[in-house]
Amino acid sequence: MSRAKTPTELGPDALLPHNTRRSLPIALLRAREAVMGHFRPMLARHEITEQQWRVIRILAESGKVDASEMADKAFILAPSLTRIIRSLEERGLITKHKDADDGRRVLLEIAPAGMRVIADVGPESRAIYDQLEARYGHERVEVLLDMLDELATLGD
Amino acid sequence: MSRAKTPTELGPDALLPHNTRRSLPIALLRAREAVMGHFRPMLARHEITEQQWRVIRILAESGKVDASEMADKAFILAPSLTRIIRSLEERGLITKHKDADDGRRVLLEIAPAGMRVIADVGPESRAIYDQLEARYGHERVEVLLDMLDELATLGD
DNA sequence: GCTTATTAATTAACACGTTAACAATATGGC
DNA sequence: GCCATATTGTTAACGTGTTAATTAATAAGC
Repeated sequence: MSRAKTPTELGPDALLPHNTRRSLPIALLRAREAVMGHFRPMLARHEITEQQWRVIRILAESGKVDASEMADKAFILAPSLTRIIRSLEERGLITKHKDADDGRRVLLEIAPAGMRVIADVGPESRAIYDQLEARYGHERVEVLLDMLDELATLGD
Repeated sequence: MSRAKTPTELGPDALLPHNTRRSLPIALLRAREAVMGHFRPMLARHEITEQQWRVIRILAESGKVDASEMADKAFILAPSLTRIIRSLEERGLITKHKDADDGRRVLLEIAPAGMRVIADVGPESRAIYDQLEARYGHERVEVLLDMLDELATLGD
C-alpha cells in the first residue's frame, strides 16, 4: 500500500464533491431564478416584491392568519416576515392587531388597498404562470412539483 | 383550518393565480432550502457560506478565472460577487489581480489557505450529497436535473 | 487619432435570508 | 398564586439578492 498523499499533492478533482454543473443546489437556484425572471418585472411595475406578493396573496386566500402561520405558508423566516409586515402595513395593504385570546400572537388581515393589488396583480400573474406551464407542459409541471415536494420532505 | 371569509364581495379565488401550495416558485424554494439545510450546518462549522464555497470550489476546478466568468459559473450577480471576493481575499483564501491584457478584468486564483478549505470541506460535502442522492434515488436525481435544466432554459 | 459606444467591475440603496439573542406572553407543575 | 419553562414575535448583525448609477478601460466608427 502506497503512502498516504497529503491534500496538496492531490489533484483538486479528487476532493471536489462532483461536477458543479450537475449539482442539485445550483440547478434548483437556476431554475428558480429563471422562473422568477418571468414574474419579477411585472411585480416591479406594481411596486411589490415577490415575498410581499406571497403574503397578501395568502391573506386573500386564507383570511386572518397569525404571523407563525403566515411564515409557514409563505415559507418566509420570522425575522424577514416582521420586516415585510411592517412595510405592508405602512403602505396600507394589510392591517395587524394583537390576538385577544393570546397576546403573543399577531393577527394579519388584508386591507382594501391590498385587495386592489390582488385584483391588479392576480390576473397578470396567472397569465404568466399559465404561459410558462403551457410551454413546459402541464403534465411535466405536475411531475416536477411532485418530485420537488418529495425532495423537500426527504428528511421527515 | 381555513374556511376563508373573503374581505370583499368578490371571491378572491377568481383573482388568484392558482393554489399557493402547487406553485413552481415556492416548490423550487422549498426544495432548495431543504437541500441546503443538509449542507449549511457543515459549511457553518467551517465558517464559510454557501456562496463562498461555490467560488473557491470553482477556482479549484478551473484555475484562474475572471470575475465575469465566475459570476456566470457560480450563478452569483456581480455586486454580490464583488463583496464575496473582498471577503475571501481578506481571509486569505483567494488572491486577486488585474489582467495584464485587459485592465478592466480582475483575475481570481485560489490561495493555499483556500486549497486547505477545499481539502476540509470537499469530502464532507461529497458525503452529504452522496447520501442525499442515495435516499432520493440516483436515477431520479438525473431526471430532476434534466427537468430543472429545461425549465431554466425555457426562454433561450 | 479622437470621439463615442461598449464592456468589466464597483458602489449605492434597499429588501430578504440566516443565526442568535431578547422581550413579552402563556402554560404547567407545585 | 408563584415559579420555571416554553412559545411568539421582535431586534440585531451580517451576508446575499436586486436594480440602478458610476468608474475605468477597451473597442468601434469615422
